[in-house]
Amino acid sequence: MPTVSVENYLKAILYLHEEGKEQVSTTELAGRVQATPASTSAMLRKLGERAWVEHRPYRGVRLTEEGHRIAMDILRRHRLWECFLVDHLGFDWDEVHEIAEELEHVDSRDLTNRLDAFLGFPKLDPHGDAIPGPNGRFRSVAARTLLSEAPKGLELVVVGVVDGRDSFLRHLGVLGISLGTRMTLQTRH
Amino acid sequence: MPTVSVENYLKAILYLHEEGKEQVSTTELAGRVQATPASTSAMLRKLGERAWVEHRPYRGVRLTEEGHRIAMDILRRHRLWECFLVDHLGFDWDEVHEIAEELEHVDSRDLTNRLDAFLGFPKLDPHGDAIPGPNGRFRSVAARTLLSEAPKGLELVVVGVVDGRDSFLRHLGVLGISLGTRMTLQTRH
DNA sequence: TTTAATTTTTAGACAAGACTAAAAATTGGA
DNA sequence: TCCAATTTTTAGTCTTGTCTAAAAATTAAA
Repeated sequence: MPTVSVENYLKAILYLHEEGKEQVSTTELAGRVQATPASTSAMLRKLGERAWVEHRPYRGVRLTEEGHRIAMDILRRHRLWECFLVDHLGFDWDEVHEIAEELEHVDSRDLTNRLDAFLGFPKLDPHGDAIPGPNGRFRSVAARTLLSEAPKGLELVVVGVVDGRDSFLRHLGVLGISLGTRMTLQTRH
Repeated sequence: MPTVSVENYLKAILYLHEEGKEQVSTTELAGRVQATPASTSAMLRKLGERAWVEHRPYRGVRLTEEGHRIAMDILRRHRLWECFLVDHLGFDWDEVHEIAEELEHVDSRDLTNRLDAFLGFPKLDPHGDAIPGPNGRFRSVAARTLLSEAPKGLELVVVGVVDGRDSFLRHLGVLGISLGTRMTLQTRH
């Protein structure tokens, strides 16, 4: 059973991965969990011993498969609770983060799944971020959207372009994007 | 802000008070919180320093007004969550205690009050125990019930008797019970 | 009322998780 | 390449809450 503190570190590493960082530096992680690099370094050693992260000293850290599974479950709980707080308790979407930070640590598989069902198996939380399913992976949404309006976190499949000019298609070609390409939106600039 | 551990001690002392113990012994409290008497003794010193309990070494402990207020709030959160789990997530009433033990420590006045409203300001939890209101006192129920069927914890007022024989009335007299007597049901034998 | 049993507290250790200060490793610029 | 700046880790300490073992206080019994 991971402690609350351990869960917070795993979650923070997941967030950084999702922002595109393959390897997470000690200092950056420390910033996210509001701890000193020294404390973070000690924690990373422990997380490595439990095989939740792969930590090469001075090189950076990344989640193992098991660590990723745990972190996705925390994210799932966090976002489900946010849905509950907004949809049923009438909170505004910008008020719920802190409370969900606490609720997410209540550890009961049964509770999480029942809450999911109660909410109608939502795909997105009130901020528009994707909610992981019980298998630890994001659920696909079968809707068709512009990339500029797509939710972060979900796997997307390119099914067409709006701007069909040659110069734009060549640009996409350079980026390695064509029909059928799968991608996930990490951040919006 | 009390820690989770502190909250558990305060709640345990409250339960023991409600079972009729004015003064709670270290050993009995230790049994409730699943700790050794030594650990409990150390905790009581701390709770005393923060003025949440009145502890006379070797004599026993009782909640101060402030400690009682905090403990009632934990009880309120616990029982409201139990209502939610049973009424909305479909748990059975005998499955919810452990999960509520975790949820009760999520500390947000706003959350608690909104949950209360969402549930329709319930007076009793799924076990039939009274739920404290936002003021830290039990809500009165205006219903008329037999003492043998009354919920535990609520303040009751004697408004009549079923068995009107002299011998029974004399028996009540000996117990100091008459019309208008206020009482609270602690335990049922 | 004096001793024996019980209860409670103290003493000393430990684990988790945080901190500061200092040492070690890495990186970048000249 | 070599030195300076940056990053990371190590060393040592602190707090919270727990434990066991032992000492002290209380209660009960003879």
